[in-house]
Amino acid sequence: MSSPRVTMADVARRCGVSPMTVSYCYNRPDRVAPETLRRVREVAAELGYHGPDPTARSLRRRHNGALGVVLGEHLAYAFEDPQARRFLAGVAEVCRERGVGLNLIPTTGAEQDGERVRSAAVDGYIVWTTVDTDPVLEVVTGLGKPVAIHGGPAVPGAELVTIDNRASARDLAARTFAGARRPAVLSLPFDRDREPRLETGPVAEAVPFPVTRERLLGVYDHCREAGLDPRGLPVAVVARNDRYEAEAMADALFDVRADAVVAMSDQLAFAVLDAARRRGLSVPADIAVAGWDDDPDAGREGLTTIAQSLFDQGRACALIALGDGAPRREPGWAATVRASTR
Amino acid sequence: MSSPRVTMADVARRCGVSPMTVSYCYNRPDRVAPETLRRVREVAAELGYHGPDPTARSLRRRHNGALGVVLGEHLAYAFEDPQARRFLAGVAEVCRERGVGLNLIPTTGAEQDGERVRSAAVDGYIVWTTVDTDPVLEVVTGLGKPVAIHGGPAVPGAELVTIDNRASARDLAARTFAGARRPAVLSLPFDRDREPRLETGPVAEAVPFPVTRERLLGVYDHCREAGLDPRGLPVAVVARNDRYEAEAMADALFDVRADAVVAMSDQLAFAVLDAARRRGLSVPADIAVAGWDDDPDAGREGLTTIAQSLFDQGRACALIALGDGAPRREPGWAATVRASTR
DNA sequence: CTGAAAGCGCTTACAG
DNA sequence: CTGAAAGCGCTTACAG
Repeated sequence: MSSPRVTMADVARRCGVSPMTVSYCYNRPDRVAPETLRRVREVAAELGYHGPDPTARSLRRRHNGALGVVLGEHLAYAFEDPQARRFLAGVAEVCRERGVGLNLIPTTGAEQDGERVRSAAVDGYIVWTTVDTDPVLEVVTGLGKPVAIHGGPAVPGAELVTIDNRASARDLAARTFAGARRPAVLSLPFDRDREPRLETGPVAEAVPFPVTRERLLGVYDHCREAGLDPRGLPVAVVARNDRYEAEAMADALFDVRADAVVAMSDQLAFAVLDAARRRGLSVPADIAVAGWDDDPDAGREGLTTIAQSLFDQGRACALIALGDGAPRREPGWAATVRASTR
Repeated sequence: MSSPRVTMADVARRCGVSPMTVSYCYNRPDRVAPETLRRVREVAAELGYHGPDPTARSLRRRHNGALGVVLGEHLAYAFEDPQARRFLAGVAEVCRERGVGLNLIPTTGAEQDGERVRSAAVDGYIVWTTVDTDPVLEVVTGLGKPVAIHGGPAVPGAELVTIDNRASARDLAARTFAGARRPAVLSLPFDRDREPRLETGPVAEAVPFPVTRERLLGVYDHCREAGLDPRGLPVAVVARNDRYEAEAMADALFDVRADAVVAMSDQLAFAVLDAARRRGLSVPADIAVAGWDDDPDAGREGLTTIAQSLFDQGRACALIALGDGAPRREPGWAATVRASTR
């Protein structure tokens, strides 16, 4: 299977030309005499030379033609999450357009995360889903390569791509809590521990996942404006953004008699709808619910939700990580109002 | 953001040691005097040196510490498909264990596919979902690097990882078609065109996607044994392995009065169940149906299915692509019989 | 249209 | 415990 490596020099020697002429045959075929080109290609095929070694080329050219996506979770999780998939699809589209590779770098808070990030042969990084204190952030921003961070946190040396989660949460809470007596939140994980639990008015500022934190802050903003004390707000926290896994925490909210739930994603909102269905409750009369992302299923389920394009945000992150210096503006969001809120 | 690059030589000079001593500090810290190690680290931090350049290291060591996954479809599709996700999760697990990177290389039959595969800085390849005639197969097997192909085709220079799709299809058809008067197949795509259509007894040997072909052959095997003429068998072909997109083709089978459907994946089987539900038909009395993969939802839906572990197959492919020479045996499958067949 | 030369940044087996 | 030297395979601006 692995034959002795054939190099450009071998081809050159056999052709009686210099290595650089062979190099030109691959990189600037237009600058080479047609006959030379033909001979070189012929000899290359004969010798089993498959073109310039990508690593040597990268070293010489000082760029890798690849982009690294740092995933703040197990790869399997990233693939399970519908929004992560949309985001990654957007990244991949840009990679295709620009002919660059896509390197996945899952991290889990382990010791070697930094080393794995550092030693990836990439020209720029995208960071998806991380916590404020992630040591990987310092590593990735210290490499002298462009970095895009999705969702947060904002750190020096990286460009942030995110909607205004706080403002969208405030908007959504206003719609969802209208006419409710017992509002509640079904929250994405607070931190990497991913411990499912039911809290009451947790301190939002202390939540390490930026997206979760901002959305919680936005909900609290609304509460204060509406004269509700956030300190009494039931907040159920799930371990994962998964419709079925979230059922237990949705149940927990029904157990405390919630009649309006801001869920931090459509998946979590679906879990609330599922739980309501099982209990024979009607939506939104008995329970109002809303989510984020306007998932394809949200239409089918009649779910009110904050629409945003994770795909476009993936594209934006990829362009940043590729060093595209175009001026950018904050991604937009809009409430899509359906039948799940009053 | 991008400071002038600091090299190992810079650190060495500033420390008054040779570059190789600095190299040893990163690669064999145990062989360096503690005081030297401390100084080198101090100076490195001071200068903003972040450790050996990965590309230069790869060139010198002659391996990349990364593995390429060639996807025979758009990246977004790969992420949408539950089985692709399981497979990739298995690949990723091995990558984590071995500390190697994971390179995604989507291909779509375009001209530049070969070049993109060839120029990936990886030590081995995994090929997921391709057709017999894919030119990428020749490229990837000619590189002198280990190659694992999932599903098929079997080609020289690559190791094949797949269940015996034909045998499993024969088994499943026997279970599903028992007692039926109008058996039918809901098929995965035949080729990259991914044209949805309804055929009657198509020539199985001519189907370019190996998995589809083998499963169709297996169904035909059963038909012949049961005295059914495969040439009369309705075979609806979907464009994508997607539950909702497949509804139209599921409907097409109901329109030709099918009362037993071998669906080539659980997703497609779910589409049949959905269609039956919409028509108020009962399963399996009015329509028997079965699929492949034993998706987590298959239990919920009471679906008879061929169970196989795509996760383990992902692991196996990764080990092959990493050059692990352990002897391998064909992955196993087993029919999980539930209420959807008679 | 083609070549001589320098160098991308590192690692390794060996000697001391 | 540390260093001199060779070399991984290629590309580039320049000269001819």
